[in-house]
Amino acid sequence: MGRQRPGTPTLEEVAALAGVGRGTVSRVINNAAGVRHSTRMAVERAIAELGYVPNLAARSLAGRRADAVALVMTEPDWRQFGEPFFSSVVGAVGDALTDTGVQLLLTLVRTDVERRHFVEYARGGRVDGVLLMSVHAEDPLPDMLSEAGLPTVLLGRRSGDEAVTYVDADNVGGARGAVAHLVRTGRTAIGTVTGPPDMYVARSRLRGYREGLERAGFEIRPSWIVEGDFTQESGRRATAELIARAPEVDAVLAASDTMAAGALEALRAAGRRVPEDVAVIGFDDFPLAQHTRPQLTTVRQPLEEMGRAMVQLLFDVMRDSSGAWRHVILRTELVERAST
Amino acid sequence: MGRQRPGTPTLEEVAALAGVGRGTVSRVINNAAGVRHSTRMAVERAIAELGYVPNLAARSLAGRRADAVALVMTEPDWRQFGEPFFSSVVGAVGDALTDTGVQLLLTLVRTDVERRHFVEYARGGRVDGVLLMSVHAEDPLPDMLSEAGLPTVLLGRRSGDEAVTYVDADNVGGARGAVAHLVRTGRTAIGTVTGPPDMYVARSRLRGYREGLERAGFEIRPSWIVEGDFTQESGRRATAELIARAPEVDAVLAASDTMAAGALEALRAAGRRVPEDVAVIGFDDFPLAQHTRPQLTTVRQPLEEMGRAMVQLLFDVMRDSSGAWRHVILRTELVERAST
DNA sequence: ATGAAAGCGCTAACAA
DNA sequence: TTGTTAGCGCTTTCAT
Repeated sequence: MGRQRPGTPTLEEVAALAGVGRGTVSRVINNAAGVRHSTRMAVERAIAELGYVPNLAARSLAGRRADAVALVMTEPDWRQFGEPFFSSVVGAVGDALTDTGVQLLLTLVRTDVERRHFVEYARGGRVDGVLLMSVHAEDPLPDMLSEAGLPTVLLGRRSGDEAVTYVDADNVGGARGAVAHLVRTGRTAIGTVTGPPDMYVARSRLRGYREGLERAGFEIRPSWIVEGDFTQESGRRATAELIARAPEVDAVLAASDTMAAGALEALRAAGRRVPEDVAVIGFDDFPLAQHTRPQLTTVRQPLEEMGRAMVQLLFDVMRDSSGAWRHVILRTELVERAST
Repeated sequence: MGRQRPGTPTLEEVAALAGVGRGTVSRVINNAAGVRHSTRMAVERAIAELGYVPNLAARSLAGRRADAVALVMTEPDWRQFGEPFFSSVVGAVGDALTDTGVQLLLTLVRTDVERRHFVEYARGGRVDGVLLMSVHAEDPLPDMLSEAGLPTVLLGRRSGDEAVTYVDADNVGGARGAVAHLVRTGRTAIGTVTGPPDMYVARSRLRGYREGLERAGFEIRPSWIVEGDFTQESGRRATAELIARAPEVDAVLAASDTMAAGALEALRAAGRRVPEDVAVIGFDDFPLAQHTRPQLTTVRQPLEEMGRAMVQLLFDVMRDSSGAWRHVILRTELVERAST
């Protein structure tokens, strides 16, 4: 495999050329205080002349830090790379890191082999911490990293009592707010099509739906709740069943914007008009939908802030190392469009 | 910043526990030959007992290798690239790397600051080589890396005499084949809407268009060539101008699938039917379009193979180090659909 | 087949 | 303010 080209100047050669000790050169390249200006200039001249670049392996070994963090994408996620959900988070993480001198590394973890490789890489000290995007409940990676003592931050929790540090959106509040908005605009028969019950995010949104109804003094009718799995097709099917069961429904809260798109299909196929007959609200997990379905009212997640928060938390965890878990729940925002 | 947690067992401790020398442990973890089976077992037991994981910084420092390669995305790409383009290449690169023990690191390079950071990272020896996705002609990154002596492979060349190693698709041949196909299916007045002339890929496709006509014994009419810039809007505008100038045109070769989509709009707006009146062919740089525009005939680039080829070339360059530039041009394939 | 020893290039603690 | 020194944990000869 490729070795680092030889003949690369070392700190020692810089020191020799500048006529100073190695420690001084180290101070200069690390912007440490306590170096006379003239000395610093001399060292910098030598660095420029030699084209010196610090050997990061040596720095890591001596300094016990990598100055890099990994953002891991697991299989289901990374296909979405082109989507704004992804790029918003990645971009925000990149922005938050740009001034810190910490390199952001995105890595793909699709198989068990890759999972093992990555854990070795991380445990081997090549990164100081790990950010995980939308991990699935069964994914052992968070626990592997956690057990290895690596600072780790999840985007989205996997369960209610997640034993790691995470950033999440207030899905309960978002759903509650959506229901409140529907009530406020005169809807009285609000149904919902949900995500898979084994996913916390889906349960949270369903809970928000219930709480929203309760707060409005409405009764919760089991027949107005139909289960889906976050896909468009399931949204279509569930909504079709919902209006077959309960034709009186005049609003549908979908557990994702993808399902909301399916709901629109089902409603139109059934001859209902949106929003005149039935209002529809989704969640913009994947804001790409805003391009293809700009008319969809959604509960918006503040992805940029979530990215920033992840970096902040990661740094806190790295610094603290007491092992305490931190959680940040960010507020969502209702973006109203033509579907309500 | 976060330091590597202390108390991590070292190779030395493994050696002590196993009752062997450090060299032997090193041989075992590197699968080197020349270790008695019983010894190997003893060492492996000690490794398991201690939960030993090699320190990669130390390994890099001593071994002068990183066992990692970077795949760089520059700003204009990573936001706009539809997912299959991206994920095909990334997936193929990941697949090609998975058995090699080389870690794939995706990095974002959006600004000059990030460019500099990344070059320091790479020059610092944290990666053995760099893969660049669709770099723009003005991007100084390839030359920076090249000058630094880092093995580098580009996806898509920036000019005809690209002085780096790259993998590209046969755009000339693809366009030529598309014209041949149109001729074969009875089209006699074939126009084209092109990409920006300062992009090599656009010029290549235009050249293929000309060559295709020449081979078919057709005349090249300048008025049948209208310039665009790869966007859908430019495809619409250029096509509108094309059929205004030359109503007799019965086929349009678009320089990208995005432009082809614009061409479809323009043709329909002008009351032409596709493909009865006018045939349309694009290039699927962004196969996402296959989802939104499944009816579009395209010149398909073999993205998976291109990803694999990039890895192969990178390894060749790393191994060789004579500095010779290698080029691989992959064949394209015409995928016929309802637009021709 | 295996152990011992010499670095790899840097940081950080300690002297001066 | 600056030089010196002792490692950081591993790979890789070189002996044995």
